[in-house]
Amino acid sequence: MTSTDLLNVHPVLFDRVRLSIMAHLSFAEAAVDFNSLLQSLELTKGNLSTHMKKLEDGGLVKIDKRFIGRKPRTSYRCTKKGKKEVQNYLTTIESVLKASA
Amino acid sequence: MTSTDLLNVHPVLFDRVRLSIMAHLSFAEAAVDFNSLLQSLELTKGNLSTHMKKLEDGGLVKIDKRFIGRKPRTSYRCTKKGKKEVQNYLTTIESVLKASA
DNA sequence: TATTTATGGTTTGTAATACAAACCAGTTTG
DNA sequence: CAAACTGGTTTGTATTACAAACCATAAATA
Repeated sequence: MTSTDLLNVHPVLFDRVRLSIMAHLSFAEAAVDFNSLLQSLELTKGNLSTHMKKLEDGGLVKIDKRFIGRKPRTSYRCTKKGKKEVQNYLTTIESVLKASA
Repeated sequence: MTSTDLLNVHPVLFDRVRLSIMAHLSFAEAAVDFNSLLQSLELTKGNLSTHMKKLEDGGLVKIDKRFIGRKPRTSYRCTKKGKKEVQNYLTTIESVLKASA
């Protein structure tokens, strides 16, 4: 069983909100912008902002800031590393929790 | 996809260490005692103690304190609720992370 | 038997973290 | 030109994970 396999899971994913974010981003074809995440997840702006920063710092997400017309817009894409870490999270959890007794 | 399904997962399970503990306990036939958990998981006693208290408070684990000869011994069993919550954790994660794009 | 050492944990202090509230720069509306 | 809206970031606070210190009793040693 060696539930210590869990140590290989990227620590930043061990949070409900961030896992939700990654679920959104990893399935999205295009980049997802700040405000639609905000709506989907029902967070405050400050909270979302800091979670995104953690994901960015961990290399799981890439930020893209630009102007649309005269207004700023921030959006995010899941990086390759991000997808890999999500997959790793899933398979590790499965192996740890499904191991035969 | 509704990654908000994650809100149905018992919050106490969203921690690496506690998930490891539950992985151990949910597969164990008999109760597992404090010190063997301590060894398997390589934690400090204080840390393990507080994690177990959280699991107990959440009803996922049942504590059993008794004397073996003249020495105290504390051991834990996974409750039915605990098993259910672990299963729920697993299936929820799977459905959220495997949802088709 | 007095003293140290081991056992089995709990309580306490601290650093990190999640979160909401306050804030800020610019833009549109009245 | 003032007021309100947009799109976020920074700041303060409560919670939490963790290790260290502690405590009570038991066994070993001198």
